[in-house]
Amino acid sequence: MHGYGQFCPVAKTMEVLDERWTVLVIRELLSGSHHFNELRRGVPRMSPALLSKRLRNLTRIGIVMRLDEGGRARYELTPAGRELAPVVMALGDWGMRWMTELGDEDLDPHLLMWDIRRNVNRDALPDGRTVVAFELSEARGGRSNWWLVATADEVDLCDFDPGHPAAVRIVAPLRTMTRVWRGDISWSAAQKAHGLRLEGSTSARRAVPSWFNLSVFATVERPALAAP
Amino acid sequence: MHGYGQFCPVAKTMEVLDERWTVLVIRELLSGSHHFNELRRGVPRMSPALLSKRLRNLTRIGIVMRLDEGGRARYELTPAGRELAPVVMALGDWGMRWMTELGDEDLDPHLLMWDIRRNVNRDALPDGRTVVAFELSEARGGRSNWWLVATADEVDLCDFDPGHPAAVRIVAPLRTMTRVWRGDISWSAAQKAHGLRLEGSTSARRAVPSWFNLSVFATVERPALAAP
DNA sequence: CAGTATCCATTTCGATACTG
DNA sequence: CAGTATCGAAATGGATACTG
Repeated sequence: MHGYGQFCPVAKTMEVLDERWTVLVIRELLSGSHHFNELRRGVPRMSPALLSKRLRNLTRIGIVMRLDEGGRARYELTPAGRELAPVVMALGDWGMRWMTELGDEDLDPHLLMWDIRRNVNRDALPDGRTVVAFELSEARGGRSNWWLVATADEVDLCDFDPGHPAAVRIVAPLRTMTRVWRGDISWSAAQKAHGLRLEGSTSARRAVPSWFNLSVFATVERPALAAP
Repeated sequence: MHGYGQFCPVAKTMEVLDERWTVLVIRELLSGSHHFNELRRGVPRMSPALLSKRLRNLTRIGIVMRLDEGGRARYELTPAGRELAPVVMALGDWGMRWMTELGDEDLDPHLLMWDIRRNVNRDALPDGRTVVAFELSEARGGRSNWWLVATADEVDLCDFDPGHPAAVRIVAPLRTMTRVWRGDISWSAAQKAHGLRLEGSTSARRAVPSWFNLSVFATVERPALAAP
């Protein structure tokens, strides 16, 4: 039995949303992912079997539609699913205010880069192709390199050097880059006090903050700190 | 491992809220329940061991405070906990719009009466003591009787005849009474088409709808029905 | 009143490998 | 690309009884 046995609409909603991963899958769909392997990138720790099961369940409930796009599966939110946006926003707003401590296990360079990639502000980029290189270092000593290759048409994320010279190179602890993306600290604070370094021409370095839109939750107001 | 391994605030929030029953406990606290057995009445299908565990967990996380009120335990939401109200409201709003089908197992007369009791509109009641009797019949043939005894000071819910004569007697299928409470149907529609009957003086019968505030979600707009 | 204690059935999930 | 298949470990939580 998975129901709560209550007529309360909060309970009825939670019967659907309290299953592990479900809300994150919906978040991914709201963020514009539509294909199975695209969704997987947003929930990398979820097994494909479980993702498949959740998608089937959400489809049955009427939150997701599975479309056949010329032999390719495409997942879309139904109107009911799209109306979960305020729920997801409320959850995120609360999390920004009250779940501020990130453990090392919450930091994930691939997930971060995937988010950043989705939010490159193409209008602010120079014409032609722009490459931005990232070097992210983890607490455990790991280090990973990424390249965003932005053209007028699209933005590609690579984990290998694409060959073209980078306009800017961003070197930072993974935690710092994550906090910038979340809006916990500004680009300039990150440079002054959190080990972020920009390498490139002065004009390009200056333009970097405008090239990236931060997380939709970056502007959430944080609670006032308690008086000491 | 129960975390999602993501820095996303939605994920961080769901790490807390996706545990079974947790949101319903928070809903009860938001509704004004503060003591263990009071909370239990709002989540009757939850075992006391589990409620205890959830309360401890919520306390550890900083959503709930456990106060010692002269030897009696009292649970209060912290500021972070109170700020979950928008989340709970968003969940309920969505549920009213999209989770409209209630199974027989979602109907619970005790839970319903407990909700109704909490929302008696004392200002609208006649002076002195007012007794309202309910007779709720279930699909399975069960039937239960309840009495609300309202005075200036308090409202008591009894499952036995308190002796004083009832100003009004409300006889209805449990499903109908539940739907009225949820705002799915009006008092008058319930009488015309869903088997609800009011017994008592004309003036009292007419006054009944003003005596009860309905669920906070009763006014949520329902989605337009799809064209046939 | 406010919980604990115990115990086990069930579920759930993660890991891994595999397929049309 | 878009999933299924399989399997075992872990945890979850429901039922029931008990306690200071």
